[in-house]
Amino acid sequence: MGRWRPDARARLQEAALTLYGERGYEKTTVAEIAERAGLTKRTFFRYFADKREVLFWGSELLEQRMVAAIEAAPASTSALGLIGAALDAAAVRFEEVREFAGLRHRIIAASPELRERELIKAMSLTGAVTRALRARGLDDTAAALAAHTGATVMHVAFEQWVDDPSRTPFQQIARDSLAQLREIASTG
Amino acid sequence: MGRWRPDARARLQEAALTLYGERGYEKTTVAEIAERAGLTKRTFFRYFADKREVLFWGSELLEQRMVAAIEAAPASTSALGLIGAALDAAAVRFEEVREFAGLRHRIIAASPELRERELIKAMSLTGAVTRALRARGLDDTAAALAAHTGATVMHVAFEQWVDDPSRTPFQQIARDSLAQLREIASTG
DNA sequence: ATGAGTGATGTCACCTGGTGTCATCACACT
DNA sequence: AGTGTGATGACACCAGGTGACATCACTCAT
Repeated sequence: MGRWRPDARARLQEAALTLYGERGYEKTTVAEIAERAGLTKRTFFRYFADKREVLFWGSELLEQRMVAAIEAAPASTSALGLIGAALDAAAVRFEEVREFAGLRHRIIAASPELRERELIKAMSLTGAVTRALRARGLDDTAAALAAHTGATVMHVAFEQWVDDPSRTPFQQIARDSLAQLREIASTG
Repeated sequence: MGRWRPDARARLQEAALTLYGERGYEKTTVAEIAERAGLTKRTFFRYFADKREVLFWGSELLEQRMVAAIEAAPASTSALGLIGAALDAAAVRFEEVREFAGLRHRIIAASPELRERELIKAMSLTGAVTRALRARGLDDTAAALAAHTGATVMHVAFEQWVDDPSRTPFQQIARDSLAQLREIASTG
C-alpha cells in the first residue's frame, strides 16, 4: 500500500451517501463524512466544492456522453432522433450507476438545498445539449425546444426507472416516453 | 413615530439590493445589510429565511396572480389561451416592480447561488400553473406541457424586457413570443 | 545513496451564515 | 396602575467553507 489509502474521492462519496441516507443530509456534518472516510474536513473540501457537490460528481460525464452521442449521429438524423440518441447515451450511464441511483434520488428529493443543486445541473445539461444541437445545424429556437423536450422526457423516464422493482431498462422507458410525446405533439 | 421605524422588511430589501449591487452578493454580509437598515443580523433572519430569500420575497404574489388569471378565464379558453392570460397577469406584476427588475436581474445572474434559488422558484411557479391548468380540465400531460411552454416564453420574454432601453411593455413582448411559438408549433 | 522536490494530507485559525434562548421595552388593553 | 404582547436586541453557539503553513512518504536527478 502506498503512502495514503487510494480512492479518497470514492471513499468520501460512499461515506456521504451512507450518512446522508442514514441521518439525512442536513443532520450529517462534513466532519462526520470525512472521519468515516478516514480523512479530514479540509480534505473533503479539496475534492468537492461544497457539501452538496459530493452527490453530483460525475454529472459532467453524463453531459459529455450525451453530447458525443449527438455529434456521432448520422447526418440525416432528425431533431427528435438526435434527442433519442442522447437519451440512449444517458441510459448507458444510468445503468452503470443503478446501484446507487435509488438512494441518491431519495436523498436529493428530501432536501430543498439538494433539489436546487439538481435543478442547476439539469439546466447545465440542457444548455450543453442545446449547443450540441445547434452545432448539428438546428436553429436556436429549434435547438432549445428540442433540448428542453429531451430534458422533460429524461426527467419523466428517470422518475419511472429509478425505483422500478422490475428493473425495466432506462432505455426502454425513455424510448416509450419519447414515442408518447411524439404522438401527443403530432396529434395535438 | 411608533416604537420602531416601520417597514423593516422593505428597508432590509432595499439595503440588500443596494449592497448586492455595489459589492456583489458574496462580498456582502448579512450583518452589513442589517446595519444599513438600522437593524441586527438576528432580525434579518426573522424576516427572511436566508441571505438569498431577500431577493425573492414577493414571488408568491406573482404565482397567485397567474393562478387567479387562469381560474378567471372564460370557460371556452384553450390551453395556450390560458397561458396567455397567465402571462398577462405576470406582465402587470412585472411592470409594478420594473424599477428594481434590472438591478435585481443582474445581481442574480452574477451569482450561481442566486441562480439556483431562482430556478427552484421558477419550478415552483411552473408547478402551480400546472395544477391550475389541471383544475381547468386539462389532462396531466397537456397541463405540464402547457405550463412548461409558458415558463419558456416567460423566461425568453423577461430577458428581452428587463434591460430594454425602449421600455416595451412586457405584455407586448410576451404576446409576440407566444405567437411566434404558436407558429413554430403549428408549422413544425 | 542522497538531497531536493512534489503532492496529498493534516493542523489551525478564521469568517460568516444561520439558530436557539432570553432580555428589553414601548405600546395596548383592562 | 398593572399586565400582556410583539418586535427587536444581545449573546452564545454550531457548521460550512477558506487561507496559510506544516508534514512526510515517495520520486528522481545527480
